[in-house]
Amino acid sequence: MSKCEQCIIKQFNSLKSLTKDELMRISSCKTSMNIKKGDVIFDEGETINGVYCIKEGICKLSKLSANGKDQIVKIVVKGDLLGYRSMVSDEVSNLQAVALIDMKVCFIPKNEIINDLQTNPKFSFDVLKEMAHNLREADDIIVNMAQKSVRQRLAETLIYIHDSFGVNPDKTLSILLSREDFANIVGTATESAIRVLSQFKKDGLISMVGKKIRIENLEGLKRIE
Amino acid sequence: MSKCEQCIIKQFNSLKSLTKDELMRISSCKTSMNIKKGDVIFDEGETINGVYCIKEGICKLSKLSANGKDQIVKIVVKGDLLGYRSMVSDEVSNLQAVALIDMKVCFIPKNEIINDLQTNPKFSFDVLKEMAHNLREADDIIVNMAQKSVRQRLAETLIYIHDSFGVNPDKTLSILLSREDFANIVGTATESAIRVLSQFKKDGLISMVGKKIRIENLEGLKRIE
DNA sequence: AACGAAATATGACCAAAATCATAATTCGCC
DNA sequence: GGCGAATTATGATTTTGGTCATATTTCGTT
Repeated sequence: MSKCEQCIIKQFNSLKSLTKDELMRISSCKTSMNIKKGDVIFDEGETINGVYCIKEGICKLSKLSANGKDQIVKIVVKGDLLGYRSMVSDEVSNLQAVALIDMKVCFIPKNEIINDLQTNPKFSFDVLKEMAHNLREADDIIVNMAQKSVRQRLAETLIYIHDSFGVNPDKTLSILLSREDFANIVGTATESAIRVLSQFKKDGLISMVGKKIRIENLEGLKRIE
Repeated sequence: MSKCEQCIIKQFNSLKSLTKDELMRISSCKTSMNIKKGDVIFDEGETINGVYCIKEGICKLSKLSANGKDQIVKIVVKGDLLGYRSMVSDEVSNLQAVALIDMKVCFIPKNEIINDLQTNPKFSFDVLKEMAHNLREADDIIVNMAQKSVRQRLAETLIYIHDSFGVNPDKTLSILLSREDFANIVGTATESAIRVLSQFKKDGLISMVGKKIRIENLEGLKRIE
């Protein structure tokens, strides 16, 4: 079992603001777990009794809508904290988390960390900052959903993934998503997402390397109206 | 100038978690202001150097989209705190706030309150809870925008206003919005909002008392597919 | 290698909503 | 009370995107 106080992953999230003592205590009660691609980490309606620190891998946060479709509201990657809202709220989760690739995560029980949240102002301020940032992102998504076309939303999704999560050595997007995932991010039918991506390919904006997508013309994607 | 420590409005927001001493200090540096209907409280891109506590009135938070339309992301009412994200983030505002009716607000400078956020864990935990709640709401809005029809979103908006902000003695919705505001909440063209509301009226789901809307058949609105 | 299931692709058609145009109504203001 | 501007209303038309049907391809499993 690795030690939190020596783990470099925490540099990417609010846990960096914990003291060495706090980290050692957390380290002693955390659970490391491996999660397979496709596994449900937690489900809508479930009580989440702690926070997941993502050491490796990527997962999607989605919400089932009345018509039976999943809407992906966020992609969470290595370094991020998952389920941190459960620390503050006693409500059950409104989201489902599913691994997009194999993951390694550490689970920190709520009981252990909630105390730190209430006694370490630096830590709680950091969490506050993180939430404020997420709220701002959510505002942007709402506006995009409401006012932009499927083409635009899909182009922006590609750009977002490119800019936020980077590319592989062959320049393909580091995050591999199915057409259905793309559809569930932009909030459209799977067929529509397929059609738009095909068009982007025809237009030379993107290319496919196996199942992976490579952006060929970033500026062109940005100009999509 | 009224005193924060005696003000009952704070019961409705996180300020209730401040100590009497903290409240007295804040009271001495706050500014009371009257805001007229239609006034811009703050604009997108502005630095907000504090928090507004709403004593009276209602305002909308919106974001301008690329196509020139405003998207309303939240309605903020008496008792709420406005601009509290500025306490945690040094970024400029991503939203515009415009009064929907005349308002009375107290402005608390960021400098004065940020210290309390970092030293009073009860207060910061309260703010965290508030943000977590707002994030959950934002998730719901994203899913609605992505997956529901204009008819459904408009019906749900009416229900939301009814349930969250209440009704006048004559049973009309306490919040009076223009057709354009409705359009900007559900993310549609003004004409579409007008059409759908007209249809709701024809179907006996709502009625108009002057410019005010009265819900005649709440269950019917809930059944809109 | 062969099979079946899942993912991707494409066409045809339809429904929802945007856009454009034009009235009708309301409201502030002189 | 009347004028002009803003708001609300409604019709005609077009565009976007959803749905349904059906291939085609990919991939894991035996």
